[in-house]
Amino acid sequence: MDKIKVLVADDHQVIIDGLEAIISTTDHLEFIGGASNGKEVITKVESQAVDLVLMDINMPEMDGLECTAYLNKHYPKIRVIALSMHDNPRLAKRMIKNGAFGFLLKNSSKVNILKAISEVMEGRNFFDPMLMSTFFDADNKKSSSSFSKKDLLTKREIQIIQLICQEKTTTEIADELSISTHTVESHRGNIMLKLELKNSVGLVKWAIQNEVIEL
Amino acid sequence: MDKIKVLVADDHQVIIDGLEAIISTTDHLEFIGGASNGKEVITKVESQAVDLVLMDINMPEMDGLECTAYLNKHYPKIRVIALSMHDNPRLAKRMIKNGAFGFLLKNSSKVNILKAISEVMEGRNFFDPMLMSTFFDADNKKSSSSFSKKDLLTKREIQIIQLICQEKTTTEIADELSISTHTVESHRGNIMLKLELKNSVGLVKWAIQNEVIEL
DNA sequence: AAAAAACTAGTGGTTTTCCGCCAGACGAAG
DNA sequence: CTTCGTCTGGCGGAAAACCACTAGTTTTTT
Repeated sequence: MDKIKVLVADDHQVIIDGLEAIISTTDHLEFIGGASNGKEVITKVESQAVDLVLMDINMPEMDGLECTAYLNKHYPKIRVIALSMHDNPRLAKRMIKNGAFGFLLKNSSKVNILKAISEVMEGRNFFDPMLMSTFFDADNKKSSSSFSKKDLLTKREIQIIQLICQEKTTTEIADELSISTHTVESHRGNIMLKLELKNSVGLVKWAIQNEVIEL
Repeated sequence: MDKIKVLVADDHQVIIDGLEAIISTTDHLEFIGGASNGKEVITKVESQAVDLVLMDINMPEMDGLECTAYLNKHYPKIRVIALSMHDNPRLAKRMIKNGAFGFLLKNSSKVNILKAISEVMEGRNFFDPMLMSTFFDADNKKSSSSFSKKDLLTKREIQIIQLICQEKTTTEIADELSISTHTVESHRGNIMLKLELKNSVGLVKWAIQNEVIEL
């Protein structure tokens, strides 16, 4: 079995150096270069064989999201592991969606990094354990601790929100619930008031964030 | 360091037996009994010291969710790892919310189970790798289908969408971009046409799904 | 250089949302 | 029994969104 050819993309040279140290000192891995943004990554994979890219998300020129999507489309054999400073689950999801196979935090341990590489090269996913914790914690705090504005709403109001989020107009909603359009507007008004929202755009975003509707 | 006292709760004796085998043959672990439902778990923890419960979610009498919540309240020192047949993220979330520190699938490997126990006993979370995969996979397939309507849009249109999604009105957007409100409306119209949307509510949802905006 | 696409701006009109205010009916909780 | 919250219904008006159609300018592509 050949060595796994690894490319590191990050706009901070320190990170590249650090990962190079880890990769170079591991038998079955080969460090084949660094890139400071997405465009460079693409230039490099065009000129030489690459098996795996450790990809930072925040980069100038072309960011990790865009670059991963590009690689996934044009070089589907190249595996990507996302690197990030922040344990942001949403960002992780987006990277995965764009074709990344794993997600590592930058302060992750050497063993974790090597584990991630081997898992991903065998076609499995790998996610930083730290990420998984925050993944669950994330919506814990909203729902369990402190209070949510969701509690201020009545069942009927929640129902109205759901219908609004189905792109229905006041008339359609009134029809569906067999109530007057005035009533629906009245509810809508109270909702806006309680949630301190400006318009229905804000309402949709709130509804998604508070899991009143699913995307 | 004392052995970790483990209680297994599951309404299938086979599972209990299997886990007993794993626990008993591991040095630092001690199997102290099985329970076939939540009530039994509570009876057992009242009569003897328990460090950790491997808790099935689906049980008669009192299920894993309820029991975990109870333990978390009355015996906060007892760590709980949820056991489940199904890799259902929603269920996992609820268990975590109720106080479980980890989540294992029943077909998980011995190493995973032992890893989970040690991680959890050291105060960290542990989630079955399989679960994490399905967690992310969930909304994967939709977007991977090659072409997206996003390609139909121009940069300016994307920009307008982002501003709309920031709950800005046409006037505000026109102001910010130093163009006429008519132009903004014109763009908005084209967007609606291209994306076949009914109103801005649909636009926000589309924007989130297609990652034009972040929540 | 010509063609195509994108951005710009306008007119004119309809529909929908948003806002404030009011008020009766009903059930649950004090 | 009275109060509170919820659901209901209504009025009038302002603001914003939506729709269709036209058309000049700029940028990009061919």
